[in-house]
Amino acid sequence: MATLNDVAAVAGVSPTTVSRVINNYGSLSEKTKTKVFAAMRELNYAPNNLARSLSGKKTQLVGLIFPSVSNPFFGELVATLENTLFAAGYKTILCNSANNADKERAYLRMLAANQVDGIITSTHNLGITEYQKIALPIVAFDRNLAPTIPIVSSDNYQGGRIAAEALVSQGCRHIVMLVSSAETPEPTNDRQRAYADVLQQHHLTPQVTPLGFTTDVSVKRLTIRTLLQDDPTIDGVFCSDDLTALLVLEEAEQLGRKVPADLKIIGYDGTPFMQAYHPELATIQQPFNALGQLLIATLTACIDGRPPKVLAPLPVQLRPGRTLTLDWA
Amino acid sequence: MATLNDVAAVAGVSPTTVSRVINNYGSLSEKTKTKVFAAMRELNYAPNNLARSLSGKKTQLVGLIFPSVSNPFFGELVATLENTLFAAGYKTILCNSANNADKERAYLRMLAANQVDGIITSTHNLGITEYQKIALPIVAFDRNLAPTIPIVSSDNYQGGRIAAEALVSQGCRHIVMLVSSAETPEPTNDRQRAYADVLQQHHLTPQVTPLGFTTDVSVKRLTIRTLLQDDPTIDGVFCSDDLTALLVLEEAEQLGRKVPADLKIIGYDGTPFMQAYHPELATIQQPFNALGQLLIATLTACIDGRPPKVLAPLPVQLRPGRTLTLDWA
DNA sequence: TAAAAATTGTCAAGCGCTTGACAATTCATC
DNA sequence: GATGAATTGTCAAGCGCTTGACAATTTTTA
Repeated sequence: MATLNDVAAVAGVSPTTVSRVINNYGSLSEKTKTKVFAAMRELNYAPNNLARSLSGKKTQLVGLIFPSVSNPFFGELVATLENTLFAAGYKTILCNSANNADKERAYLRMLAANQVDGIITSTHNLGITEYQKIALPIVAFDRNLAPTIPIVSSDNYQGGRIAAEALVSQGCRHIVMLVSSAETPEPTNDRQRAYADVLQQHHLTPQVTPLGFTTDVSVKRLTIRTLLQDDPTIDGVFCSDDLTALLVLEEAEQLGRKVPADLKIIGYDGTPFMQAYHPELATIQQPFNALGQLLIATLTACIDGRPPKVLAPLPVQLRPGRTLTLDWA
Repeated sequence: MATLNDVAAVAGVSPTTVSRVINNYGSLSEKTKTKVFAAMRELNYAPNNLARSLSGKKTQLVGLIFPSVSNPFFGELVATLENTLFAAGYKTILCNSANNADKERAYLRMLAANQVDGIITSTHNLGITEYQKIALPIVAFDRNLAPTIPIVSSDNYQGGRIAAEALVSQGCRHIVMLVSSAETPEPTNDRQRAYADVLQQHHLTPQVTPLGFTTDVSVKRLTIRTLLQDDPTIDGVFCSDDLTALLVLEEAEQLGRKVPADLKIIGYDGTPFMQAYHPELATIQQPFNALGQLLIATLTACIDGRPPKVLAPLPVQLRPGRTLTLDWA
């Protein structure tokens, strides 16, 4: 690897001048700049970022801690984030936490050791104190990590409300909600709260079924199938994510339940992927790009020491589909 | 951030001793080790990886260049890779090249500047010479980058063959193949070659329809719909990826074609995601985990200077589903 | 208890770059 | 051709760590 000194030698200037060119400071004539750039090209030179960062420059590295990009939801979000970060001159270190506390801890240490400029995270398995120890800019997606850590999210309560009301308005009387975990302090639980509120307002009984965090889909399928089989009165299902809604749709149709006539289904997230490949699924659409932009904007604000303003949840939107059409006939 | 010197001070030992503990060399008593570890914990110390790498240590960074993790196929692959890399002590820098040559070039420069130990890539928009300039261990997934760069892939020819034969054996006589791009020098084109060979052996006429690299699904949908509408004799479709197969299935059913009675469909890839959420789709299943393991094993071999043995393509497997059942009645 | 072995300390150079201070050179201007 | 401004060079310290050489100290062993 060519070094700055090599470039200087080839360009016939001093190392300091090369550094001046790289960092664009001091006064420089066009002629020298050209010479230096030519030498860089000739040597295929790239400044050693380790050395640059060691001597004070920012690393321009950002850590992304998400459960797993194998989940299309996070895959799409991470893709958006990476694109935006790249455009802003940042590099992305990917961390799939797998909802594993030890791994998450290891990732935080590692990111600190690598001197990242900031972290965006969407997992939460560690205690608040562990996050407060991190002396790094952090932004959370849909998680309460610590009082000091800004949260970017969309309006989960509103989303839950819209979904529940849609089901009720279309005549559902026995509406079940499927979630991963019934009790968490996370913002996403607002969906569940809203669902319960709406049903109670309509004098209906909320019924929340937790499916757990298992990645084994067959287990989920079985739970869903059993639920539907055991209770033929169920006429509406609200899932806290689209993939689960997909399973409900498939299982319901296999059981001979007519969707949406007998059973109406609505999911949550509405990623571009779902929109493209499963437009039949009604869902609550999160503002995907806006969330990505806001996450990055908030993080860069923290990095640059600008106070992150209080963040309002972004609005969500009902996207109807075959599984829940909106007829006001 | 605490430094090595701070740790030394707290532990009451010399900086050199702390370094010895970190790197586990020289002779050290258990007592000092304990003291030093205690001091590290107390200060929440993490060695500065920039400094370590600058003074000769490897960075333990690996760059992953893939079109985009928003595509579930790459999302799952990248997740596997990241997990395996993490287990092996490597950190992952994620690069979504978006099939964009400029971006890919920028990524390569960036990764070099960050002194990554190696690169795994699955895009190919740059010239061979540009890859040969990179003086870094590189492993390619399913791409011909340069003669010197090892390729990990599964057996594309075999996969194409199995798919085509399955369709033929089930009575299809007018079999269309949908690909992204008809002419590429990539290994994935072997699927198409095999398809053509099989059809010719059976005195059938191959018909390859390219859909392009567009990410706009509605365009693809339209092309597919038109294709099916214009030619009712089509009774078999082989798609070079599962997502396209999904579109064919949806469009076909909307057009009233009975699947699999009137039209049989087979996709390609067979990711865990598809297996879980679309078991109805027949497909050629790539050995997902094996590919991931082999990619990493090959890369680490290159990094450690061990000669990468010639790599045989891994075997693929037919996974039947409702869209193409295997009845030999 | 002396000699050998193990442990720890001191010192210094170096990884590649940035940055400030200051000197030397070139340039434009009147 | 002198004056001040712009440009470039020289020099050195430092970022945090590693590593080798060697000295000083402690522990172990015979």
